[in-house]
Amino acid sequence: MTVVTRFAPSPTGFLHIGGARTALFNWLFARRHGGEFKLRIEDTDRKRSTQPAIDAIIDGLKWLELECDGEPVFQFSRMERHAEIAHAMVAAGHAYPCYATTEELAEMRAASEAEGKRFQYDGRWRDQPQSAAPAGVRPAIRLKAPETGQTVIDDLVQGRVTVENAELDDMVLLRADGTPTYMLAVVVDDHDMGVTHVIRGDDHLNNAFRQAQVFHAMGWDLPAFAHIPLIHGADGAKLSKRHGALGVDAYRDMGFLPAAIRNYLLRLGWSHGDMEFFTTEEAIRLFDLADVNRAPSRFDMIKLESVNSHYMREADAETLLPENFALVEAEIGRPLSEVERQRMTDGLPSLQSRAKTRIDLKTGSLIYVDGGPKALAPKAAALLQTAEAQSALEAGATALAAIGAAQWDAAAIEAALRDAAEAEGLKLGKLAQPLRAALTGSDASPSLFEVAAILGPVETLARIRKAQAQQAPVPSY
RNA sequence: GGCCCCAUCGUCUAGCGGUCAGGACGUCGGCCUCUCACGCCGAAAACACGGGUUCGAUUCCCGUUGGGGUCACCA
Repeated sequence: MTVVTRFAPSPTGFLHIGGARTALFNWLFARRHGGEFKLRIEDTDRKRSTQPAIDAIIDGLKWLELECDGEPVFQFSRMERHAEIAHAMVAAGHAYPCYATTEELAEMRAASEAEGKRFQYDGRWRDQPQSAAPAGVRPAIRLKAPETGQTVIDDLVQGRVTVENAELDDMVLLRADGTPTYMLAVVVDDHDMGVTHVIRGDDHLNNAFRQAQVFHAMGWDLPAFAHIPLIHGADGAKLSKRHGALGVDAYRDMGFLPAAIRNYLLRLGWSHGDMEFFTTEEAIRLFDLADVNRAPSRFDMIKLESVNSHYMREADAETLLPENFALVEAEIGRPLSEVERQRMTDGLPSLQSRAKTRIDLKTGSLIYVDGGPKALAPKAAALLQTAEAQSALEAGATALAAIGAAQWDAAAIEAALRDAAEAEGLKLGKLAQPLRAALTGSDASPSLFEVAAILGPVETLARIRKAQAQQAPVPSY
């Protein structure tokens, strides 16, 4: 039997981080077993389902590189099939029409609340003959659930979970308007799609019992269930927007890499010994539901950043550069010249090891734009404001100007600057920091020698002269 | 509140009866060093509590406490 998993979000919002992890686990499990990973859009709630949400889910999965097998199934389009099953269940005596009015239901709810118990339908139409049906009222169809005994789920993550059938009431399968409820639709779709493993958030664990009853009533094979713990916010409460339960598009915009997000999500609630980093191949080979933790875990943005910076360092130029050019161009509001692109390409290794995110990389790349960063960072401005700094700039400029254009490289620049520092009786840092401020507009950057080498003699000298012109020395006392 | 689930450093976790309770992120020192990162070295930091079972419990059982989930003609 081939493994079939599915990711079944309702399109009422973006693809958030928890959903992304659920999708990842489903995808990994399917790939691990050479099976299929399907997407089902649960859009039966017409009021809340939107096309933008559907797009966000599909785009999000695509960005995360979790490709689905086959076309997505839209649950709403299968409404007739769901209704057909509901009626078959009535015919088989596993379900029955219920004519209880909204008012009666409200009374039942009030009554159970008064007793301090949860709401349970009292089954008043369960054994009524057809003749008792009031004229002109369309009934809802309810499951004739077992009243005694227990329903058991052997969950792949949670273990054996048992609930007394007396705890479960006769739930609605088909609404009075003929539309299916989620409980019915899920079961019918999972069965029809051949889903073998239902891997989802454990907020659905309670639903699994009710769904199992429908499977049993229909005589269908029960899929295996794996209810994975939810992701919580830093404060331990259910993850909300406030905590970073943003759409995956937001993480993309913050400059995170899909591989990093996948790796972070994989290690949230799952582990394989002490391993922290997994290639996609390793993740597929090693993923096992038995290693999924049963406790909820907290979302930690700092750790995500750390994982991302690891992937930033590992990434090759091909995955980093094109998008980086686009980000820089958006920042400066014009296309990059070939020279500028070449500088950023040459400077990439040093830049990427300093970047936690693509945004950091973009910001760092600005030193290679003609003229350098627009504004001088406060600390850099301070570095330039002393008379010593001005003489250091002058000494540096003189030393650099003496290097022939043909000999202009990092090694020659380093040698010239070290010599100049020695001649001036300065520690290299005293000479380098003002120069760094002049060249990069910052007190922190990749190697000064490398930056100057990449910038070339003309741009390098121009930036130093500009810094000299702009910074009137402040007298020191 | 009923039902269900969960419980190791601040966080993510390893552990599957006998360990100096390991790793990662973060934090704090230090090294490297033209700055910042990287890298390296080191430090502080956890078995929620109470009963059992056992020669021996972080590990098995029960309870307490705490946390979470769920209780619709929403999904």
